[in-house]
Amino acid sequence: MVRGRKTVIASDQQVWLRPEPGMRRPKHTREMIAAAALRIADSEGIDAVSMRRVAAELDAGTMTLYHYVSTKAELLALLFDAVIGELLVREALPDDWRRAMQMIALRTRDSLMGHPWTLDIVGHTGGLGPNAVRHFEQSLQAVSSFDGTFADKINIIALVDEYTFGYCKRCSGLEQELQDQGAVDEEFTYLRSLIDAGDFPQLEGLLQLGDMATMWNRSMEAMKDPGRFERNLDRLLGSFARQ
Amino acid sequence: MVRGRKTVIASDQQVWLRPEPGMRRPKHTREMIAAAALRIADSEGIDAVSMRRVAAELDAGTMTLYHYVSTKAELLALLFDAVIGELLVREALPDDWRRAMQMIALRTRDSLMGHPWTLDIVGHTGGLGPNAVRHFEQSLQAVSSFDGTFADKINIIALVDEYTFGYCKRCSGLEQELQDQGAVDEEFTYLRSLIDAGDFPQLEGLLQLGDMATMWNRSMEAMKDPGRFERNLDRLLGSFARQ
DNA sequence: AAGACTAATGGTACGGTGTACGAGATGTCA
DNA sequence: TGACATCTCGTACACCGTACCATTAGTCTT
Repeated sequence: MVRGRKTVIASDQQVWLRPEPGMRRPKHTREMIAAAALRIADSEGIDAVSMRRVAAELDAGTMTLYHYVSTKAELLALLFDAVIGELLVREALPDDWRRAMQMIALRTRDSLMGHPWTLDIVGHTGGLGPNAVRHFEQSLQAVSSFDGTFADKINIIALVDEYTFGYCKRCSGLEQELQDQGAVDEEFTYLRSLIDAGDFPQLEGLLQLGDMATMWNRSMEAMKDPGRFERNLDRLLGSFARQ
Repeated sequence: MVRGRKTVIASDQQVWLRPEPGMRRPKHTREMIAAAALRIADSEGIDAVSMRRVAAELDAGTMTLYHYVSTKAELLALLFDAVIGELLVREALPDDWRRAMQMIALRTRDSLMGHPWTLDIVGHTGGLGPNAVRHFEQSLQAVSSFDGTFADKINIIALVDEYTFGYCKRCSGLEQELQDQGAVDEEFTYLRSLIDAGDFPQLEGLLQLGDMATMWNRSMEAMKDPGRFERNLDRLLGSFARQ
């Protein structure tokens, strides 16, 4: 492991800060490793991110990675924090807490949807990375103009994160599924068989208005409506302003 | 694979419906396999659910599973649908759509939190299982009394699912992290070092009011507040009633 | 310039994974 | 009793994370 450092997620902190007697300069850095993993995850999917594959990407031996990272989970933590770094708002936040939270949430959504595999590794990374702390700091700043207790502010921050995360997860799952038209067709015949067997009065009612494909498309259209996230978020935040 | 069935998630459908000439009665069923996997996931975690482990649980050879399930993803789909089966509301739904959706969401939260590993396999299961369709049917019934367009109803259903999912994911992640007090302590010193380095005015401001542990505990308390989910959900649904 | 020291590198190996293949056992029918 | 398709599952392969440890190669001292 990296000398003198705890196993803390600090992709942004330089290794080899102060050379000590007889110390050799490392060929790589944690940032380079995270960047390599990011490249692989984006182009080949998160399952392709293996220690061997990342090492190969860096022209290094597999075991070399273990001098920068104590375990694969730690590498994933670096990777995760790299994405979180992307969702930090660069511009100054508006004073109005609602607009500030909207800005953070939209940026979060865009970043997560840009790297949907992120939603699969969250929770397996253990602890907060520096960028996660920055995100929290930004959120605190955003709600600072909200007139409420500390607990209220924390609640708003958590709520926005939760909804954003849940939205992105469903959205990416949906996109992935709709890729394969064959699977969708199979789903149709399966739904048909379920409905025909009874016990689905609501779905059967929908089918009165059109065939399966129409019903499916209208539902999908409603779910994929690009303005949905922003509108719901606004409703959500509005419910705090009103009280 | 199971005779005559497409690779569809039908854990509830009996294999061996109508014996055909020369057909041998299988020793297991998809339900038994799903139940075995559920037992393992609950007691040993989702990572312990391997084809070998599940087969061993059933006193069967590993490869035997592949006559009931074409791939591990399909087994996970059965497992997932088994959990979704638990979150179906058994009682009659109230006529009031808000109370009906609350009931569904609360039950969903309780079931998901009872099997938190579910949140790790969602999206890797491909397609809707029968219980997912039932959940959708129930949700449709719940919002049937809502006075709005079809798209509005779909939106409410999706929104509740998204928020519930996001909430549970964060909640289970938090619980898992707080298990290890050593990790929390390490987090403290890490946060301290970040804040001391500057660029965290909001966090620094919080520290004016008490030490790191107090600040941490107050935040955690606010996030883990047991009534939070229900209150936020109510706010959310309320924002639709009001318009 | 030479040597010593030590971090950095990475080869090998082990126990795990999902699953392709195909041989064998077994229950059901004619 | 025999035919036969289904069900069972042992073997094998490629991949995974990573423990162990010999080798390499920078850096500082002399």
